[in-house]
Amino acid sequence: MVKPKKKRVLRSKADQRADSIEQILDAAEYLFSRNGLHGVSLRDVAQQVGIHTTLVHYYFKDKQALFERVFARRADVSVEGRMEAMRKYEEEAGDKPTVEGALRAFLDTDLDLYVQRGEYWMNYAAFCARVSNTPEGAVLMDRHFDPVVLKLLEIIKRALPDHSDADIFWGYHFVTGALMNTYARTGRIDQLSGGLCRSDDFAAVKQRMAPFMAAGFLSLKSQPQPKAQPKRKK
Amino acid sequence: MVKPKKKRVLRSKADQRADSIEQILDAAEYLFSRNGLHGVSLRDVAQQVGIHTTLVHYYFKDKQALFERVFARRADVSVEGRMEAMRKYEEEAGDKPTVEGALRAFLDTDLDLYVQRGEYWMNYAAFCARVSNTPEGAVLMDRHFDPVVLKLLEIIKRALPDHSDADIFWGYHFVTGALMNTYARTGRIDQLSGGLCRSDDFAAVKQRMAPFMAAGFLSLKSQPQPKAQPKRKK
DNA sequence: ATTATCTATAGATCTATAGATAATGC
DNA sequence: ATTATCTATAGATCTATAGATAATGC
Repeated sequence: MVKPKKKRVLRSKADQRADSIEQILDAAEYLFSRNGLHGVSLRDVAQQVGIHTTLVHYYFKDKQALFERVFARRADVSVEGRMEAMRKYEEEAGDKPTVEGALRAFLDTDLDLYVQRGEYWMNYAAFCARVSNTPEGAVLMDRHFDPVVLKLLEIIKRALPDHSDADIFWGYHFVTGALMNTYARTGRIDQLSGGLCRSDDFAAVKQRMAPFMAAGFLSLKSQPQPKAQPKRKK
Repeated sequence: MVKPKKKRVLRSKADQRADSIEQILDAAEYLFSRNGLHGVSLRDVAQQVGIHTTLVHYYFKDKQALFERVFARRADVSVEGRMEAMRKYEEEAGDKPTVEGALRAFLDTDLDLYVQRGEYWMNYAAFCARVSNTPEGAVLMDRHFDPVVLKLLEIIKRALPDHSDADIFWGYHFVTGALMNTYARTGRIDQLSGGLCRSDDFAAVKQRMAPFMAAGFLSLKSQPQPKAQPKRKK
C-alpha cells in the first residue's frame, strides 16, 4: 500500500496483508455472485480461502463493507477501459459518431475485459449482474458506473440529435438489461436453445449486441414525439 | 378457490386456509422481491402477515418450497395470457407475421398484466427479475416460461426465415434481459435520467420495447453467417 | 514493536418440530 | 373430529469482539 521508501523492506507483512485481502475479496466475489449478499456467511468466505473466520473481520469492518469492497475493486478498471475506448472512438469519428460505434466502445471493451482477464473477472461480471437487479445494487451501480454511462449517452445523443432524451435513456435501459443478463451467465440460453448457444460465449454476444442495440436506438426515432423539432430554431 | 359444491358449506375452514396461504405468499413475494431468498426469514414473513412463525411451516414444507410456490403461483397466468395473445396474433397475421407483432403479443400483454393487476403483481414482476439473474432462478424460469418463449421464437422464425437459430436465441437473450431490468424497477433509470424517466413507467417501456427489439432482430440478418444460403437449395 | 492470525466465546437469530389450544364441521 | 393457530423449545448457525499467540521489522 504505502510506497516502499527504504530498500527491499515491507515485502512480507505488507504483501501478506495485500494477499489476504485479495484472497478474501476473490472468495467473497465468487460466493456473492452465486448466492447473493445474504446467501453467504463470513464463515463461508473464510472457509473458501482456508483462513479463520475472524480474519475476515480483521480486514473488513463488516459484511456490508466487504460486499461494497468487492463491488468497488474492479469497477474502476472497467470504467477506465470504457472511458478510454470511447474517448478514442470520439477522436476517430470526429463530428459524425454512430450509435453502433459508441456502443462498440462501450460494450465490446467491457466484454473483452472479462474474457481476457479470465475466471475471476467473469465472477465479478456475474456478481454485478446479480446485484444490478436489486434495489441496493442499483445504488452501487449508480455510484460507480454513472459517469461511463453518461459518456456513452452523450455520444449517442450526438449521433441521434433528433431523438428525445427519454428515448435515449430508455434505450440504455434496454442495453444494460441485456448486458447484465449476459454477465449473469445463468445457463438459461443453453437450456432454451438445447445447447446451441452457451451463456459463457461472450464472443457471440459481442458479435451481435452493438448492431442489435444500435438498430433499436435508431428505430425509436419514428415514434411520434410530443413537441419535437418545431420549437427550437438555432 | 374451490367451488362451493354443497350449500354454504366450507366457507370458513377452507377459506381460512386459502386466505392464510394467499397472505403468506403475498408477504413472501414482497419480501423475496426486495431481499432475495436468503435475505428473508420465515419469521419476517410471518411478522409481515401478522401470524405466528410456525404457521408458515404448517402450510409450507420449508423455505425453499415457499419460494417456489411464490414463483409458480402467478407464472401460469402470465404464460396463459401471452400464449393466448400470440395465438390470436398468429390468426390475424396469417402467413406474414412480423417480429414486432410477435413481440407486442409477448411483451405488451405481460406489461399490461402487471400494470392492470396492481401492486401485488408488480411485486411478482420484481421477484421474477431478481430471481432471473441467479443460477437457481434460471432453472425456475426454464421450468415455467420455456413454452411461452419457444412459442414466441417460433413466430419470430417464421417472420425471419433467413436468420440463423443462434441469432434468434441471442436476440431473445437481449429481449429478456431488458424485460427483467424493467420488471426489477430498481430506480436506476430515475437516478440516471435525473427523474426524467421512472422505473415504474411500464407504459413508456411498452411504447418503445417491441419496436426497439424488432429492429434489433432485423439487424442481425446482415451479419455474415458461417455457411449461410449457398448450401441448401430448395 | 508491530501486525497477521488464531482461540474462545457472547449474544442474536433462524429453521424446524412436538405438542397444546381453539376454532369450525358433521 | 378435524384442522387452524399458538406455545415452547432444541439445535444450528451467524456476526462480532476480546484477548492470546506467532510471525515479521527495525
